[in-house]
Amino acid sequence: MDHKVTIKEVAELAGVSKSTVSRYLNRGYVSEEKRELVRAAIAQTGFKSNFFAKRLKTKESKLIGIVLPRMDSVTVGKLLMGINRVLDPAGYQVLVQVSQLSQRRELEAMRSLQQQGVDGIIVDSVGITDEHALLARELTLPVVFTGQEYGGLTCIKVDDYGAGHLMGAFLRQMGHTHAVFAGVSETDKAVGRERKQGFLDGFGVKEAHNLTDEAVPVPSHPVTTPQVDFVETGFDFLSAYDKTALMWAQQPSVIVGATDNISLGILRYLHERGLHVPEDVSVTGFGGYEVGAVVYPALTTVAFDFELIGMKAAQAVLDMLHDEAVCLGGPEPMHLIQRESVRELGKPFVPEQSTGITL
Amino acid sequence: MDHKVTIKEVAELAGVSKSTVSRYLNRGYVSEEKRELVRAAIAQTGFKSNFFAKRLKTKESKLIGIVLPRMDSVTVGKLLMGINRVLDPAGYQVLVQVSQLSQRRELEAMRSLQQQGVDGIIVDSVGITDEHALLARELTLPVVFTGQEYGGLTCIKVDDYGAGHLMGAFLRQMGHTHAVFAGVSETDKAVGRERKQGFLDGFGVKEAHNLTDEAVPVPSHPVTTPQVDFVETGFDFLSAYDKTALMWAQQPSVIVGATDNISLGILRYLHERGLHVPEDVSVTGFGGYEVGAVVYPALTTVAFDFELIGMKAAQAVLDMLHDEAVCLGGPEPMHLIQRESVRELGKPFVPEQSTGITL
DNA sequence: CTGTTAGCGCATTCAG
DNA sequence: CTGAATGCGCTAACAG
Repeated sequence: MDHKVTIKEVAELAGVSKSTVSRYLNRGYVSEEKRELVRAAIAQTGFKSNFFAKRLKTKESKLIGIVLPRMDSVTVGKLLMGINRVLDPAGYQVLVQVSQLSQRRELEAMRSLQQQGVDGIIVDSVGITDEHALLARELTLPVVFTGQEYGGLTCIKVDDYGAGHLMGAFLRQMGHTHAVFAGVSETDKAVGRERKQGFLDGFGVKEAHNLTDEAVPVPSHPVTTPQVDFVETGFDFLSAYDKTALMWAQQPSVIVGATDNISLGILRYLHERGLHVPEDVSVTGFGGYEVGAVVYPALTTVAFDFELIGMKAAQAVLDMLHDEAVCLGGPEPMHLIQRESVRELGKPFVPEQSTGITL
Repeated sequence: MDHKVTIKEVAELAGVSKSTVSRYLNRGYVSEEKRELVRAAIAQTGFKSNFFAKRLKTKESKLIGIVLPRMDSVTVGKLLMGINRVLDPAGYQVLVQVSQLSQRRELEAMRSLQQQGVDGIIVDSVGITDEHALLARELTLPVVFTGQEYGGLTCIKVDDYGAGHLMGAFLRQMGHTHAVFAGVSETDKAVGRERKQGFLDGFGVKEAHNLTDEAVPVPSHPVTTPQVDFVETGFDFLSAYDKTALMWAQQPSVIVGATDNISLGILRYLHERGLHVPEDVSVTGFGGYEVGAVVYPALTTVAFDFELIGMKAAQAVLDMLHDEAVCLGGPEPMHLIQRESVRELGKPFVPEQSTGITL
């Protein structure tokens, strides 16, 4: 009955040899008439070529391994979407492994993937170490990193520094001089350091004042030269929420969350305290998550196009596979979305008429 | 120089036969001394068994195909998370295909996956048709569906009817008698029909009044017997937002969004109109997305544990693979989260003190 | 316990 | 253009 039809049976049924069928399956060299016979036999038997036998011969798996820090995140989803978008038309499948935000597991996943016979690997890393670099070379496979950067490796990621800079410059232009940057640990090079440093530079400030939970003298007079205070939080909105009191105590004119999630936690805290955004204080984020458009006030943010990043990363592996030069550059996957959470200083505040949803 | 070491070379280096090495790799039957020799040889050569050759022999791919409607969704992410959580320890890998919410592509994906040699398939379907059922049988592979249900197939999904019922009964208990149900198209059996029907039954109402954009007579006197009006929206918050005027025109005491996203769109609209939730009207959702906890008011919702669903679905394929009975049942992946967006009627309204974030 | 012997299903020389 | 022959790297009987 469903006895797994092979190329041999198709050949017999068509009255040709196995090789002819094989040729039919790949690029031609089959006469018109035989071609027709084979097609009929295949249609009749419902033959599907055996994936593993084929791979065993050709040494090509048409499989690309992907290492992801987690799955329940929209940004990761968009990334995967983009990856699929270029891999699928190219006839490649995706083998997914989750590192659970662990650098060690990233390494394990890469090894495991290689053993599964993938043709290339894309790693959305939480932090690239020397070990990563070593392994990437050891694997003798195209490996593309994203999320983080590391010298000498192929890395496709958003421009965290540029994003920070963009936001910093924008806020200065809006008349802000005193910001609190709610960032994450510096162990995260991309978000914790580059994004923050970009912001500082864009805001025109040499360095940030680190704030801890200990009592910090609140400035008794308005800040004149640009100033940025730094408060460290986690990536989740709960930890941001918990630190907002500290941020607010500095009386900044704007609070800059290093991610939209952080900003959402901050917004929630301020709302609970009866503080109004952006009248009492402005708030901005990074990421461009869709929910930023429906909360009130809608969040002003630097949006990243992770789908584009995914596409670029996938294209990069493909290029490496075909020994072509990887082309970095191309359209910038990042732009500022001005919504309602930032007030322009130095003008009387006019409450904007909410104008619907700005995605 | 990475000349792809095979089992044969390991054998030669260890001074044993290929089969001994093979046995070493699989279930034992190797003497202590030879075992040691083989291990040394493997360590020295850095041998990795060839995935495809192995699969070609054993007819087991240790691969499970997953068909997902989309990737950039947290619920889908959680599902995958759960799937991975049981598949990984069992030594299975995941091959992902995206259907882009198209039923036709779901079928294609299933076929493609089978051809890739997967051992089983999990389909997160947007709508199971007769064709799905046929194909599932044709494949002669364990196939588990989720997201939707269909008689005669193995389906693991949340109890949409039960969730609706839970919410309906809860709202009645809170004194509500006039609800607007903001649901999706009935072509979605699970969310569009079951969830809605559950709600109607829980609310104690025979059927809903369908509302269209045409002028609808607004009730001139308070509703006494329980009543539910129905407004159809899409799954995105923008379409929900656009329909909220219509909903509000009915003067319900509560608006029930069929998903949290829908509710978020509604919340935004109401806020823009200066309407207060839950003073002026209550709002609820379904899903339990994390953002529901940070918006204000925080959203009362029926939360689904999609990770658990994923785990159950994966366990089901595994069970089918081992010819064991699939156990449905187990812990209920669903519960009501009471937050701030529902007012108890018949009591004077006391604005709740916001008590932080309730995840 | 171990080596020998056969393929798994396919792509690819190589003669014809 | 086509068929016969040869492995890809590994596992699974089968006799030792």
